[in-house]
Amino acid sequence: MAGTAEEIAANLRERIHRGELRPGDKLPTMDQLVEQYGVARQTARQALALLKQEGLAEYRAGRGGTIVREKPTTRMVRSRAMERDHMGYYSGASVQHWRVIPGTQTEVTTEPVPADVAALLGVDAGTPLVVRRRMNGDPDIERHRQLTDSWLHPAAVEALPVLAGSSGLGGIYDRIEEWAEQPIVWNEEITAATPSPAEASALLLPPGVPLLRVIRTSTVTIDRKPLVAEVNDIRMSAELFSVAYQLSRRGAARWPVRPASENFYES
Amino acid sequence: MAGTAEEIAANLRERIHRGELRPGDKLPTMDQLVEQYGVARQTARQALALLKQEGLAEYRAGRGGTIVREKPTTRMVRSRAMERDHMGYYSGASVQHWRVIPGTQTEVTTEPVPADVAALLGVDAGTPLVVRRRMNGDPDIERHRQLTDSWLHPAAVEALPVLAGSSGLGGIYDRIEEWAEQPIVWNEEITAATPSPAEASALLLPPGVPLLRVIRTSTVTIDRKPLVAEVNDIRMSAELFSVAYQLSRRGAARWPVRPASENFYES
DNA sequence: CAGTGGTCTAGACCACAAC
DNA sequence: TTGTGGTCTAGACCACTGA
Repeated sequence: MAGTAEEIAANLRERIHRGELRPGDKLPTMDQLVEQYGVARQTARQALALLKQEGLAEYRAGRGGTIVREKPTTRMVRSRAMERDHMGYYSGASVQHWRVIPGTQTEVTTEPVPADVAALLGVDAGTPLVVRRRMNGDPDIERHRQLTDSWLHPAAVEALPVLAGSSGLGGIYDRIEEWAEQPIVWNEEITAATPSPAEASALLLPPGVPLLRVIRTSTVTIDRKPLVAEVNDIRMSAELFSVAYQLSRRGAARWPVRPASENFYES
Repeated sequence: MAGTAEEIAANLRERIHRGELRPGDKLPTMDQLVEQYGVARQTARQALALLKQEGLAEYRAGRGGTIVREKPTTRMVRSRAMERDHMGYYSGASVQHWRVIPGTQTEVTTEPVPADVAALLGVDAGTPLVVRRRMNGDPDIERHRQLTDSWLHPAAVEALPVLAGSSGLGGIYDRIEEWAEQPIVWNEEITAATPSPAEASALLLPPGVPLLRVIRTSTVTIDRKPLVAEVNDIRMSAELFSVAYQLSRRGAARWPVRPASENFYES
C-alpha cells in the first residue's frame, strides 16, 4: 500500500461519509495505519490529525483511541426579533433564561476599538471606547454560551454617563430610547470566523468548529442624522447555534406582485 | 531560548496582534526560528503551520517565505430582503448581476437528502429528492461566489413537474406562488461550518476560512397545513461575506413600549 | 501496566519561484 | 542556483487513562 497523510485521511474521510464508520466508532490506530499503509508513525499521525482539524474525529484519551466525532444533531435555532417583558427588551425567547456564566464577570473597560466595529460606529479605528464584555449562557447546558462585547458610541456615553457604569444591570436600550425620544432601529449582521485560542477556550469549542458572529447595531436619529449608539458583538459556537430571520418583502416584491416578464432563478 | 511549537506560535501571534508585524510583512523563516529558539526544524515548521491554519499567515511560494496574511478589510454585506424586478424575485440588490460561474453548470439530479435539510422539509433523512446545484458569483471578482443547492419537496415536484426540469431558468418562486395561490413566506437560518475539501476548492477558500451557510425555506399553506416547498442551501466564504437583517419588534416590543419595571441588560 | 495519541529531534528529499 | 516551506522516515520520550 502506498500512502501519504492526505491520501490516508481521504480514505478514512470517505469511509466516514459512506457510513461505514459511524459516530462513536473507533478509527484505526496509528500503529494499524503504519502497518496497513507502510508509512512512518508521523505520517499516520498526521492523517488522524487532519480529520481532527476538520472536526470529523476526536481523541478519547488514554486507551480510547481516535473516534468518529458525534456531531450535535440538533442545533439550537435562535429566532431573531426583539421582544419585551417586564424586565425590558430581549432578543429571542430561547435565551431569556440565560445568565452570566458562574466564575466569570462582566468587565467594563475603555479600549481601542477594532476596525470593523469602528466602521459601524463611524469613529476612527483605535479610538478608545467604553466596552462591556461578558459571557453568558444556559445555566443547565454547559456549552450553550456566548461572548458579548458591547461598544458604546462616545456621544451616547456623553449623554448618558450611566451607560459607562460598571453595573451588571443595563437597561441600556431603554436608556437610549429615553434619550433619543424615539424607537431604536436594530440591524444584525452575521458572519463567521476561526476562533482565537482565547475564544475557543472560553466557549469550549472543539477543534474545527468556527465562531458564529452576530453584530447588532442600535441606531437612533440625533440632530436629524442617524447615530449608531451601540454595537453588540456576539460570538457563539457555529456548531451549536444558528440564527433565523423572516425575510421581508420590499418594493415590487410586496404581495400581490405583478407577473414577471421572464423567468429568472433568483440568487 | 526554550520553545515548543505552540509557544513560538503564541509569540508570533502576539507580535502580529500588537501590530509589530503587519499584513504583508515576512515572518521569521524556519531556519531563523531554529536558531532563535534552539528547536528542531519540524518544531519551527509546526509553529508557522499553526498560524496558517488560523488564517493569520500565508505562504508565498518560492523565495517568498511566510508572510502575515492580508485579511480582506471590506466584507461584502448582503442585506437580506426579497426584492423583485422584471425578471422575478431576487434576494438582495448586491447580487443582482451575479451569473453562473463560467466552466460550471447547473446540475439537476435526484439524491438522498441530508438530515438537516430533511428535517426542514419534513421528510425522512435519505429520501431521494430533486436537487438543483449550481455555483454563481460576480463575473468581475473571482472570489465573490457561492454554492447553492435547491432541494424541492416531493409534493411541489408532483404538482409542478416543470420544477424538476434541467432548465437553468427557474422562476421557481413564481411557479410555487401560482400553484399555492398565495405569497410564499421566506425564512433564513444562518450558521457556519468548516468547509469540506471540495467546498474549499470550489469557493477558492484559503486555509482557516470557514463557510457561511444560509438556509432559506419557502413556506406556503396547502390544505391548511404549512408546507416547506423548497430549501435553498447557500454556502459562501465567511471572510468575504456577511448577511444582514433588520430586526422586527414583536409583541410587547412594538413601539411605543411601556416602561420596564426593572432594568435588565438583554441578551 | 499497556496502549493510546502528542511532541520533539535529526536528517533526507521534493517543489516552487525569485534571483 | 538558492532559499523557501512541505513531507516523509526513524526513533525517543511524555501524558493520559482504561484494564
